Amino acid sequence: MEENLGLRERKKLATRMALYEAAVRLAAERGAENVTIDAIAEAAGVSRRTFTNYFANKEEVFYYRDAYRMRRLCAAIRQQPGSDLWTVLTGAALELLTEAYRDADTSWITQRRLLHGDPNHLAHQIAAYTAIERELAGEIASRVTGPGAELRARVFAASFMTAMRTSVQYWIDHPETSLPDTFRTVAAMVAPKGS
Amino acid sequence: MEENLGLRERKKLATRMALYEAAVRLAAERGAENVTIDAIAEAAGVSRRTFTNYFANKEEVFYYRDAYRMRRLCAAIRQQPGSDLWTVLTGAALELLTEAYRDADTSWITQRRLLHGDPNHLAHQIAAYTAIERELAGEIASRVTGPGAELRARVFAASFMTAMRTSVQYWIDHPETSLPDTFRTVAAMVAPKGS
DNA sequence: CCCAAACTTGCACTTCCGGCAAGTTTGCAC
DNA sequence: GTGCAAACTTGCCGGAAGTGCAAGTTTGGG
Repeated sequence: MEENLGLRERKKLATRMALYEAAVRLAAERGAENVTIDAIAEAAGVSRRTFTNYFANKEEVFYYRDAYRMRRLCAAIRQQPGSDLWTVLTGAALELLTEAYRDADTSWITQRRLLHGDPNHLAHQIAAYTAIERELAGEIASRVTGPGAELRARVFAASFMTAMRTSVQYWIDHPETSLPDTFRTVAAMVAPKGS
Repeated sequence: MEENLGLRERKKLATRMALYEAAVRLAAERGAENVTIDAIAEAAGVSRRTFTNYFANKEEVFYYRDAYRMRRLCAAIRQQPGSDLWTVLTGAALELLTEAYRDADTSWITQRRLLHGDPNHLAHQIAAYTAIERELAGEIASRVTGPGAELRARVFAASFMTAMRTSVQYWIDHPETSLPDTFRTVAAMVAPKGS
């Protein structure tokens, strides 16, 4: 992922990744509800206490990759000089979703379906999205001007996240249309007025 | 709230309400994080075990009233014969928000501000909203026809919930504009195309 | 080579949450 | 009203989550 890091940082990355992969693998084997932190830690070769040093709770580990992608999306937006904000956003999102769509073979869909039923996981998934939404809203706010700028920035961020969330969700239930196409359709529908 | 119920049902309602009120009161006194299930149960005069019979977790109790209002909103929609769906939805929401706005004096805002910081509560709040969104999407789906009906129904429900969530959130941070007015503004911005 | 800072780990403690079984209350039919 | 079945409450138990603390271990830099 990143380069130019000291041994210490690389080890941390590796531990995080090991925990993530162990968690996903175990969830695939026995179902997400039957995976304890102890089991994940053991499978990753660290202590339970170390797990909680890396992730605040069991759910968080499952969204490690998503959160990482989202952070990259935020970074991408930050650098895009772009004129029309909605276009910049949806463009960056399309890249991201296309990537996710491409390596969906590995575990992403499986994982999603696994976590699908559990309402507890649902809560944390959405919480993860919402955390990003806030970050995004801040980012957007610095680009929006005029009356009611902050409100409009928030609506913008919320609409955008709604598009992402809804299209992924729908695509998981109806994989006959490709994820990028689904997103394009949804994004066109929810594009907020007054941008 | 409801009428025409047997003693058993009325007692259950009363217990739920007592737990809810105890929870809110305690949270106001010592902060939401310092309230244990035991304390709530004791304050409501039941056993801890009874608490968990009524609410799946500590967070749920705080959203009891919100969930109740949302269920009423769904019911209202179900009965409205209404022509334009977005109008029906926003109309019902306005009624609801106006009511909430009116008796915001009691505890609602206080409560919201209390729970505001805690990310754990955030997750559950959004989970509550999302549960309603699904119910709503089902309700809406039965009214939407034509190509891509289900996707459009979902986008509709999601946009609507986004409007509710965003306006409440914004209003809590910026109470200078009234909640109903804020909602009207946001609803106009996020109204989805292709309805 | 050595030291300080960073990281890991075990331990203790609180809290959450669900199963189970015994006790209590409610609804209902007679 | 009496009695019974179903529903509800409660205490007890155990597994698991999550967090502070104080050792031990590893890393980076002088």
